[in-house]
Amino acid sequence: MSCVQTLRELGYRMTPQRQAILEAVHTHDDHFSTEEVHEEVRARYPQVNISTVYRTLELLKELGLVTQTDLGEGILRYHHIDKGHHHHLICENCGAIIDVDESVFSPLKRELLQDYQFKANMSHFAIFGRCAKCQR
Amino acid sequence: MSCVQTLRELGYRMTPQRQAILEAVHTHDDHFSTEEVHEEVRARYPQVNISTVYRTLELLKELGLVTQTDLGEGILRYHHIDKGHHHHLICENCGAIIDVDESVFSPLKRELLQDYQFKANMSHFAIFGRCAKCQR
DNA sequence: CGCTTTATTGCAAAGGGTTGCAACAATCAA
DNA sequence: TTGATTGTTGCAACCCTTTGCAATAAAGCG
Ligand SMILES: [Mn+2]
Ligand SMILES: [Mn+2]
Ligand SMILES: [Zn+2]
Ligand SMILES: [Zn+2]
Repeated sequence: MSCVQTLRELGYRMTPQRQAILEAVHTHDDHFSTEEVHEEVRARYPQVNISTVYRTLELLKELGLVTQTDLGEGILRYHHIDKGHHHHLICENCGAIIDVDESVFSPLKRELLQDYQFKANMSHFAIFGRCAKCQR
Repeated sequence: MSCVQTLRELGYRMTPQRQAILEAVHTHDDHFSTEEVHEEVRARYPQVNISTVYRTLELLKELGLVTQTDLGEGILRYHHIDKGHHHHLICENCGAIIDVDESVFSPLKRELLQDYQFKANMSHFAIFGRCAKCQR
C-alpha cells in the first residue's frame, strides 16, 4: 500500500507539501538527507519551509515508513523502508562504510525479546569501530 | 593509571580547565551531560566556556576514557569507562530504560570481527524499541 | 627564570534540528 | 457549496553542538 494511502487511513491530511515530500522520498534509492528532500520539493513548491520537511520525515519515521540513521556526518539520513533492510559498519579512522545484512542482528534481536521482552527496533543501524585496514 | 597521566603521556597539556573537568567526570557515577559538567566546573572557575567542556569530553571520548551515548533526550550523555560497561534498551513509547549487560553484544561483536574483520566499538549502546508493557 | 613554540581557550558565529504560535487549509458534515 | 473543525504550515526563536580565529598560557629548553 502506498504511503499516501497509509497516511490517509491513519487520519493524516494530504497536503501538496506532503505529497511532494513523499515523491522525493520514493525517487531516492540511497540514504537521503532532509536538505536533499527539501531541495527537490522546493523545485516545485519554492515556499515550502524546511521545518515542514523535518516534521514530515519525523512523522514517516514514527509510522515506520522510513528509517533514520546517524552515519556520523553531523546530519541525519533517511532510507525508505521498501528499499530493503541493511546496516552499516563505519570505520572511525578512515570513514569506510561496510554494509551488512540485517540478519547479523537477528540473534541479538531474538535474545532481547526472550530475556527482556523488549522488541528492538533495529531497522537501520550504524555501528562505529575500526575496519580491517585500520587495526594496528 | 589516571586520566591526567594518560593525557600527559600522550602529549596533551594539563590546564586548570581540564583538571576541573576530569574531576567532575570522576565524581559522577551516572550518565552525566555536558551541561552538568560545565556547572560543576564553573563553580570553581566561573569563566570556563562550555565549548571547552564540549571539546574536552570529545577528546576523552576519542581516547576511549569516556563513552558517549544518545539516550533520546536531545542531549548527549557521558559515562566514565571505569564505572563499568553496560547498555540500555529504551522504550520509544513510555521512555522506560532497561539496563543490559555488555555480554549481550559479545556474539554480535565476535561475528562482526570474524566475518568482516571489523572491530566494533560497542562500549555504551542505546537500542530503541518497545518494552514488554508497550507491545501489542 | 625568560623565551619560544604551539596546544588550548574564550568568544562569537554557524549548523542541524526542534518547537511555539498564529495563519492557513484539508476534511467532513450540513 | 458553505461553514466549522482542527490538523498543518511558515516563520522566528531556540536548543545542542561544532568550528574559525585571535588571544592566552602550558611546556620545554637554554
Ligand atoms: Mn543504509
Ligand atoms: Mn549507561
Ligand atoms: Zn578504516
Ligand atoms: Zn514502554
